[in-house]
Amino acid sequence: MHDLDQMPGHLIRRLQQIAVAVFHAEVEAVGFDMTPVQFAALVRVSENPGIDQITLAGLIAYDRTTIAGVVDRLVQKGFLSRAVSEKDRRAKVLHMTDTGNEALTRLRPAVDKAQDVMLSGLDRQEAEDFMRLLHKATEAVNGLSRAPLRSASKAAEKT
Amino acid sequence: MHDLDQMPGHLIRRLQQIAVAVFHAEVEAVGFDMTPVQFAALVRVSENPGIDQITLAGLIAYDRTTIAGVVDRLVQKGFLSRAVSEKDRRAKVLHMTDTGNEALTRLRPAVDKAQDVMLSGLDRQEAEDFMRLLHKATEAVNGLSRAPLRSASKAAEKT
DNA sequence: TTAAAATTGACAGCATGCTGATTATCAGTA
DNA sequence: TACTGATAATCAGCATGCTGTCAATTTTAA
Repeated sequence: MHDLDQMPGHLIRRLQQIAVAVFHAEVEAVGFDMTPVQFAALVRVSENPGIDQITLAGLIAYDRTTIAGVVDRLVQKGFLSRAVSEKDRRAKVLHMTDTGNEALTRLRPAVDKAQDVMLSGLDRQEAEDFMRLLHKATEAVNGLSRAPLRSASKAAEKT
Repeated sequence: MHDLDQMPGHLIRRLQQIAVAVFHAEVEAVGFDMTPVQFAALVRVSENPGIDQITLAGLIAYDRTTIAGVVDRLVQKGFLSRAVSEKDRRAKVLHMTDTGNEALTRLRPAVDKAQDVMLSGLDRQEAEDFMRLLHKATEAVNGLSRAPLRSASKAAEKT
């Protein structure tokens, strides 16, 4: 199996590359400048107000050294607020701002559309199969990266 | 569809992240320090001796501003040689070195193994289906990124 | 209670990928 | 031939992601 085009890793990289481009295009069309990673972080914070950075990273499988920069940019855009936790002075807790909630509302349709575009080459049944296999493949090897996906378990809700 | 875990873009990013980690692990196990992108470039140069950087970029869907750095590192490792083309003084043509060919031979088994690990959560039939859908989905949206895949057409064979 | 271990966050440094600009060269045409 | 446009490569700058290290703080254990 020495044909590059038949290697899963090569095809996955390519699809990810296209997915990011599609995301940017759709999001820009509604007047925002946001990356897929920033969007995912925003969604998770809105679902878990008061979450700390490490727990957030686990929820989306980001490396802990990556999450800081992502949050930085969201704070700078005025979408998130960041404050030292009262319960653990090492931790910083995150909350949505009004601007952030507004942005999320306006972004969702664009992001949904981007998902459709990514899979536009597949019919309904194929897309469903593909998603199922993606899920299954990903779960089986979740622990193999430095930043595994972690369940929310103790996702916060306080300042 | 507002569940992040059901969004193709999110799952694709995750699988790509894992795929890279698996690749690194397998390649390191045989004593090399090489990225998936560097490996793909090496394979394509070995298949197309004397290729220029732009054509190489098209064969693997890299952005033209990314390929330079990738080639730089392969040249520095002694795996590739780079020289100004005699036919077009703008272009730089690439050739494998003996070291590069040796490395490729030793890397292939590790890379093959990495592909298996990536899809270890799927059985034979599922893996086959997944690859078919990956191919189909990718081809349909190939043109949507700045760096689309381009066929070899005029891949070179001279200095 | 004090020492060791774990945790949170940050930093430097490297490697993709992208946007946008610039330089050098080549090709086609007026 | 001289001008125009296209092309190959590079560069600056930004945003993921990673490795590895460090400081501050909390938790656990001796």
